[in-house]
Formats: sequence, C-alpha cells, structure tokens
Amino acid sequence: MPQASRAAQASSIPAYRKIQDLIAKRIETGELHAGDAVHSERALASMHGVSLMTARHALIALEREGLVERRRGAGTFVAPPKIHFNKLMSFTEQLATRGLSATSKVLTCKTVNDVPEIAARLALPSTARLFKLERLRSGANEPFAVETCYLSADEFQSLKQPSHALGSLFTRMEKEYGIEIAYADEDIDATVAGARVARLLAIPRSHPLLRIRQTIYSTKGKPILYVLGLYRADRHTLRIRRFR
Amino acid sequence: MPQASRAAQASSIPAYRKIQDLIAKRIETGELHAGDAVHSERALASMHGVSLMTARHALIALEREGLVERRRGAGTFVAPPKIHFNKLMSFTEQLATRGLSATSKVLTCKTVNDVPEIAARLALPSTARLFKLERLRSGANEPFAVETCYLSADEFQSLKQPSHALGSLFTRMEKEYGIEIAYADEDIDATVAGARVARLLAIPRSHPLLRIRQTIYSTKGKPILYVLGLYRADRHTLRIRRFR
DNA sequence: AAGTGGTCTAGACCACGGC
DNA sequence: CCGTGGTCTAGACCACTTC
Repeated sequence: MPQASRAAQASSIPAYRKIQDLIAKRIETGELHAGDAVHSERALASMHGVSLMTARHALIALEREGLVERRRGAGTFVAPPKIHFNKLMSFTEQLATRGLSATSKVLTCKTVNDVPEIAARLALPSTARLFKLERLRSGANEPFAVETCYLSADEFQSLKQPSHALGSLFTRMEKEYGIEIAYADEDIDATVAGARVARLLAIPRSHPLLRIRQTIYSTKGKPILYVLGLYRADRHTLRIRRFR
Repeated sequence: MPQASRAAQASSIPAYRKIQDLIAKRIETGELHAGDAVHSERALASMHGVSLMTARHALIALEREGLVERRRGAGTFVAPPKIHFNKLMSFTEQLATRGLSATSKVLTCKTVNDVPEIAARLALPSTARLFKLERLRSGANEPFAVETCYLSADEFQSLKQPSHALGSLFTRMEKEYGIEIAYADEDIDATVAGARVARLLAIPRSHPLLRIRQTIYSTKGKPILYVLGLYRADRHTLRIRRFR
C-alpha cells in the first residue's frame, strides 16, 4: 500500500481540510488568540500522521482565509481579527455592528408587473411578476431609510407573507430556498427627498439622500434581489475600502 | 545530487515562479485568449523539467491571481478578463476607463495649518502645515466634481509646484517619493450644493451632490493623502461590489 | 544551533470531464 | 476510455528567524 491517502479518505473529507477546519475552529472558539503560534508544519504532520506537504496545505489554506499569518523562519501565527470591509450585510446586521437594534415597518407588500426595467436587472422577462416589499427602516427609534426590494414572485412564493417580512430576507432565502447570497453590485449616488419620502423620514423636502441601488447575486451568479435604498445623509454614511 | 532545486535556483527565482510568470506574460500579451486551455500540470512538468507538484504550484498561483480557471477533469483555462471592482483609481484613470479625457483646473494651491481635524486624519500633529490643492475636474468639457486634497507640506515639498498639479498626484508620489499607494478608506454620503460649489459646477443651489472623503494609505499603512470630493449626482455614480 | 517556512522531487491513487 | 486536476507520500536542501 504505497498510498496512505486511501485510509484518510474514509470520510471523503481531505486530510488537509480536516486539519484546516480543526485549527479554524480552535481560533473561532477563542482557544487560540491573535498572535499565538499555531502548530508548525512538522508538528501537524506528525500529530495527524500525514506528510509535510499535506500539513503545509492546511496552513496555506488558513493563510488564504486570513485566519493566520505565516512568517518564514518564525512560524505560523493567529492573525489579528480582521475588520470586514465592503461586506454585504443586511440592515439588521449593519445596525448590530453599531450596537443598535433595528426596527422595520412594512409600507408596501404586493405583486407588481409594471416595472420591466427592474425585471431586466433580475434577468427576468419584462412580463415577470415581481414581489415588491417596501419598508421604512429605523434605528434608535429614528427612521432613516426607505428600502424597496424586488424579487421574482414566482420563484419565492413563500416570501410573500408579510407576517414574516421583518425577518431578514437574507436568512430566509438561505433557509427556505437554499440560496446562498454571494455579492452585490451597487450603484451609489445622491438625490433629494420628494414629498412622500420626506414625510416618511421626518425630514424637510429637498434634504439630501444617499441612494443605493443593489443587485444581489447568489453564489451561482444569478441575480436574486434588487434593492433601492434611500438613506438620510445626516444619519448614514457608507464606509468602503478600495484597493490600488 | 538528490536535489534538483539547486540547479534551478541559479537565478534565485523559484522554478514555479518562472513558469507562472511565463504563462502570465503569454496571457497579457494576448498570445493566449480567454477560454484557451493552458498547458496541463503534466505538460508543464515535462516541458520545464520539474516535478508535478512544482508545475501545479505555478498553476495554483495563477488561479489565485485570477488569470486562469482550473476545472477538474477538464484542464486549466485562461479566465475572462476580470473587471476590477472597488479599485482605487485616480480621476484620470477613472475617466479613461469610460473613454473620456479628463481636464482639471486648479482653484486653490496653498499651504494651510488651520485644519487640525484633517491633520489628525493624516496622523500628523494638529499644528502640522498641510498642502491644500483644490481642483475643478471636468470630463467631456463639463465640470462635474470639486476635489480638495490635503497632504503633509513638509514631507512632499516638491508637490507644491502648481505647474505640475495637473499630473496625477498618484504617479508623482510613486515616482518622486517612492511611495506606493495601497488602499483608501472612504466615507460616502450625500449633501447639497452651496453657493460657491453650485457656481463652479454650473448647477442650481441645493442640487444633490455625492460627497466622498478619502484617506489614502501607503503600502506601509501610513496615511498619505486626504481627499474631499463633491460630485454632481447627475453625472457620477459610484459603482462598488460588496461580498457576503 | 535549532527550528521554521519555502521550495522541490518522483512518484502514487482518486474523482471527474469529455469523447 | 484517457487526460485532467485534487490529494498525498516521505523524504530533501535552502533561507530565514530566534535564541
């Protein structure tokens, strides 16, 4: 038996992956803190009965994940917790990072088919029926955004129930339809409040608003959700990081 | 000589790196087009007289660069040219991607020391002298942004010359000071035009503007440049991609 | 000097894709 | 079916960091 991999393959999970997951878990649970040394390639190899290249593979994968840093001649160390820039987060998640609790009031909840330009953004025929959900979103008891979501009415029938509209659309899509959200392309510009939005957000007319139009894609590259958001500029700034 | 790596190390460039660079060059020069198959691991190994693992290393590195896609059972293929999202670009570069030529007019060019809050963002003492450069930026013969840059007057003395102010600050910093720009943190919100900006941009007062405040960092993590930009919302949208 | 990651060998079996 | 990438072995020498 010149091939030891066969034995390790019993669970069909690669050996390097098991080592990787094990270390990742030890970091996430706090058993290992930022700056702590992780077992060396050689230590991992002998501990798990694998070759150096395999242990190495695990550490390289962890490095690519950003969980550890490798320093030649020194060792592999737990990386400082990374700040997530440009991360796509739901409204609820966004506020949670600032220690605020989110509330949300449904303004509109119906099926429409008179917005072909939005259907097109979701790669649907212009006649497609869309589920439209418009919500007034508040943090710290102050309204600060009006968000309008559009999604295929045929594909996501269960999401039409307004009773659950408060639950995060993201998590519901993932749970009820097995759709994993991957990324969003966003167009950002500025506008001013019209009469209706001004009233909803309790600001004077012609106040500046940050307008964000998102097309949200699944891991398969399929457009899933279109969101038009209008944010009070005095209560909300978008923070991003861009790289050269 | 059980170790072949010694011979390959003559140039001190790793073998896998040489293979990687060679393929990268063939893609960049257009010798290989998107979708074309790249040599397989085995082919590269025998062509360059290296082991499979080494050829493999080269292909994996190319995949991480985004230059190729690897499909198990099929092969390694040149990836479609990737659109660069969230890429930090100078004004000139941004317009170039849209096929427009940029023009720029210097409005202010002086040394100031009465903006401690900006000095603080550049990690300078509040008494630091700052070089302030305010420019009206136009594309397609229409003004559409007012950008104000601040940088340390002491560290970047040669950049004070307004005669060269039109040249990209980015490239001048890289050439004259050996500073490589790495990333920018940006705060984005909306505001409305005041009297002066409205006149400069040839828009009515109270028109919406996209406001972007950038702090630009070098590869060493040092804040180098602070830029406040006001963009006509009707001529400019920011496009970003965010990931879950 | 001892230990670490970086590179490399010369093979191997497997799962998968396309013909 | 054959070729592909995915995983893996049991070693090796080198450059580097730390002590």
